[in-house]
Amino acid sequence: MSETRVRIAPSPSGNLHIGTARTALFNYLFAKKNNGKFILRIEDTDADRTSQEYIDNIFDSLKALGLNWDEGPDVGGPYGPYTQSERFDIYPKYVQKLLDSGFAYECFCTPEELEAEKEEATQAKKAYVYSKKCENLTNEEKEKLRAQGRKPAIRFNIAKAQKAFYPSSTLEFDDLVKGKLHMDTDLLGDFVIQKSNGAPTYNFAVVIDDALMKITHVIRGEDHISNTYKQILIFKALGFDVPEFGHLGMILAPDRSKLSKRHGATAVSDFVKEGYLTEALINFVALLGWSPSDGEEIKTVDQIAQDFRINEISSSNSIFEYDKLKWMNSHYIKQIPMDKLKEMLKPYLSKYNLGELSDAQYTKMIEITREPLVLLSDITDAVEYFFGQDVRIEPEAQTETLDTQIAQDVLKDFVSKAVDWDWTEENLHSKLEIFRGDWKEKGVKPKVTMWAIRAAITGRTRGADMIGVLEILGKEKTLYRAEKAIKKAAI
RNA sequence: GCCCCCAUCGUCUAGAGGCCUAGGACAACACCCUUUCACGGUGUAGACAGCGAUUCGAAUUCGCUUGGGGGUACCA
Repeated sequence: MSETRVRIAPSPSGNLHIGTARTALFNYLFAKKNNGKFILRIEDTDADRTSQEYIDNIFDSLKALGLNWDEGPDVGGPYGPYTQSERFDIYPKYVQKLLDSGFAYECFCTPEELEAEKEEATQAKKAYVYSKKCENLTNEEKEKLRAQGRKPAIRFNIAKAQKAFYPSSTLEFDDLVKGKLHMDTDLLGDFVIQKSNGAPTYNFAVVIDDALMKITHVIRGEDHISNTYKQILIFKALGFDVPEFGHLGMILAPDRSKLSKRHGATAVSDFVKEGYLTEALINFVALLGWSPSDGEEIKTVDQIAQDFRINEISSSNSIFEYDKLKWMNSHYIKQIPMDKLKEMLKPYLSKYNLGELSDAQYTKMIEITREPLVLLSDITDAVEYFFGQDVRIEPEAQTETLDTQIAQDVLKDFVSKAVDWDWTEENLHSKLEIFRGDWKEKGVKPKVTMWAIRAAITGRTRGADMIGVLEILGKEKTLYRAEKAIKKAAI
């Protein structure tokens, strides 16, 4: 059996989309599972929409997700080049072959003429299919058109290819994920394989590249199903082996429309910027359409590869629900070792003067604030009150807590007692316990006692472990903030 | 319009004729734990789109309807 070879072929007209990442993942998994090769090809035939920035983004994102390719533009390989724009000189040869064998013909129709044909079809409520009026142009007619300065596009002759290889006009293939798929190729229309400017169209270039790169399995989104029929016919007409195809359901936004920027991040790099971990992203996206046989959803790519069977992928679309991604992200954040997390969080702390804290204090701060993090970026807000002499008091903390008589009584008592406390974790722990106990005897719940202190010191009624907070802030700053809260109270 | 694909809790899914009074995960809700929030733990609620057919028996097979998605380019 020949080696399994799959590919991901993104078009660099934007940053790597999360949907493309999922397609890449399934290709990668398929390759891993079958001991094959995973190939990266950049499809940049449309020069206008392409940019180096996007190409770099695609490389970086794929790498960050752990989807390393065996052959590609940067690492090379036996069937390069792996960038389509560098392959332009190899396509004309195959176009000529098709022309010679009669599977393709020159088309001199102008955009206006084609537009008119389409208009007519729309009026008649019929499906538009190219009229084939250039199919049987004589040499004289062609010369005449050429003399007028018209440059022909090359069209593929669907009917001819269909007849040559299949008994009826129905083309059927066995899809790796969807099973039998079929289509009446009469409805396809003779499509352009080479533009009048000489550039190959997508459907043509893909076939040549996949054939020459010896791709054995084409796994891609189901938006390509109708292209598949066209491509199979080209493979056949050129005498190439037809690869196997597998079409994945699409990823939809929560409102069932296409996942776009207005729904939030869509590019892998955007997710990363927002504080998502690539481990969470790839794990989450794997669960869209695929499910583990042991029910354990948290898995690395390698673990998934062991368990992966392409025919078990769901053939329906799935909705990208951020909730579960977030849960998964928080799960992965919890697993990060302290030393590593301390560094990972720093980019999100640039607005603060980290110099205010010793390394021990910084470590302590992360230790007590990391638990509720869903996104790495959540640290920015979570840690605000550790910096500066004064603290921003949330309006609700002021009105609901600090402006109550109980809170003021508690705070006054706290200030008077804390002045004499020894400011160590152990001591603070026991002193506060006694403090809460005293107030409990006066009928004040421990929760309320702590709220008063927390609100004064952190400006909030929720947050990290209070003893840790006091320890990091130090006695001086703590008392300063507490006294200030007493003065500021509106009662 | 025409063609194609899809259809189990709100979401991701398990389920390949009897194991299903349909299982899990996220989200929701309740309770417990607790110095707050959170984490964690324990529970509760929640689905086979509809209609026909096949069968002793259907979430599982077939047909129709409905709904959703995709395609219909000298874009990829």
